[in-house]
Parts: sequence; C-alpha cells; structure tokens
Amino acid sequence: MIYFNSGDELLLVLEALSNQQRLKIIAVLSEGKQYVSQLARELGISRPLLYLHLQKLEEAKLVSSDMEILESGKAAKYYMLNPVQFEINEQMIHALAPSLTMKKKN
Amino acid sequence: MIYFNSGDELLLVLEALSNQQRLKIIAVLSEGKQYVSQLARELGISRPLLYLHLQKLEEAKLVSSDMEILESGKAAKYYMLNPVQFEINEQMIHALAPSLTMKKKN
DNA sequence: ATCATATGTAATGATTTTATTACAGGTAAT
DNA sequence: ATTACCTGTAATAAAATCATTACATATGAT
Repeated sequence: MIYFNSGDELLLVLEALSNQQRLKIIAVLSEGKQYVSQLARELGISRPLLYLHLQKLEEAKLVSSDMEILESGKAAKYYMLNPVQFEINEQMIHALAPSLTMKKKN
Repeated sequence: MIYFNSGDELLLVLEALSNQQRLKIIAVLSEGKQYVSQLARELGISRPLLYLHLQKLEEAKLVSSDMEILESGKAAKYYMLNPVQFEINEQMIHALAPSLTMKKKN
C-alpha cells in the first residue's frame, strides 16, 4: 500500500500515472518483469521514449530496475513493478494540498 | 465512490488530478462551494486560467457548477466538489489498459 | 570482420499544457 | 454615467511534455 507524506509526493505519483503509455507499461509489467528493448517492442515505441517514461515511473517509485544477464549472454536492464495500491479521496487531498510546493519544473 | 468503465475514463481523472493548481482547487472546494471570481482570488490565479482548470475538472466529473444570485444581487457561477473517492491498483490498471485509446488530443 | 541485439544519451522537433493580457457584456449601487 | 462587481472568451506567449533520429559502446555468434 502506498502512503503519501506530502502533496508533492502525491502529485509525483499522479503525474506518473496520467499518461496512456505509462499505464500500458504498468499493465505489461504487472504480468512480470521485462527488459527495456523487449518492452519497447511490445509497446511499439522507441527505446529513448520508453526510457523517459520509465524514468518518471521510477521517480515515483512505481517501478524498479536491475541489470541481469540474458540466456544469450547479453546484459539486459530489467524493470519490475512495485506494489501499486492506494486510495484517493477529498479528505487526503485537503490534508496534503498545503504541502504542495508551487514548483516550476526544470 | 468513483468507478472506471474504461482506461480512457481512468486517464481523464488521473490527468485532471495531476496538477498542483487543480489539487488546490479541490482542496478549497472540499470546504464548500465557491464562485469563480472569489475562487480565483483565494488561489491567486487569473480567472481565465481558473476556467481552464475548472473545465478539466468538470470533464472528469470531479466538480459541478450552477449559476446563483449573490446577496449583492449579481449572478455568480458556483462550483462544487462531487464526491471524490476511488482506489488505484495494478489489477485495475491491467484490466483497463486495453481500453485506452491511443488518442492524439484535439 | 560482420551481424544481431543489448544499453545509454545527446540533439532536436512537435505537440500539449499552462498562463497572461485584453476584450466584451451584464447588474446593482452611488 | 461612473464605479464595482460578476461572467465569458479570443489571442497570444511561455513552458513542459512527448517523441524521433542519430550516434557511441558492448557482447556473443557466424
């Protein structure tokens, strides 16, 4: 279960989830870990773009990664889904809103 | 409680929630209905921008509006929060991902 | 050596989102 | 009729996000 300690943390997760591609990535990874190139093929998107999406998911701590060796002997970067489960309601938004820092993003 | 009938519906809500200003709007409206001009003053943002945010929240069915007459006699557009409560987990994302239509937005 | 398949990232471009300024129109009170 | 509010939107600008192309590097197999 995911708990949010600040508005910024909540927002980070919501932003990570508010994209079709990233939702699809989560859907695929929910079936098991996968490495980047294979994942890009399955989703039909370019690898650089996939990196970008994975980075956002990783920043929100929704996925993790590690390097593994394929049967072929080549190194591959595997991504796996962290447990994703949380509730949203107006009380929590009200409670966390004050800790939203009005950032301008880099 | 909010239920999602498709990936697109889920995404619409997530997109509506993935913005600081809109989270703050929800926080303010959770304390009670408010009219646009007053809300803009409270949030310290321009009215045209607020309209844009409110429109997104309304499309996601998170808020509703109606015209009312102020004590002063002037017409005001009041916005109020609809019940916001739902759960997110990987099973539902997996189930709804196939019904994500890869849109290019207008 | 060449091919096939991996990772990783720089540079660039296209599109969307966010935000401001500037209008036009309405009602009520002084 | 001027002031002080309100709604509503067009036009534009600024910033962030999304997406592609191109390249460098590495490993194993033929």
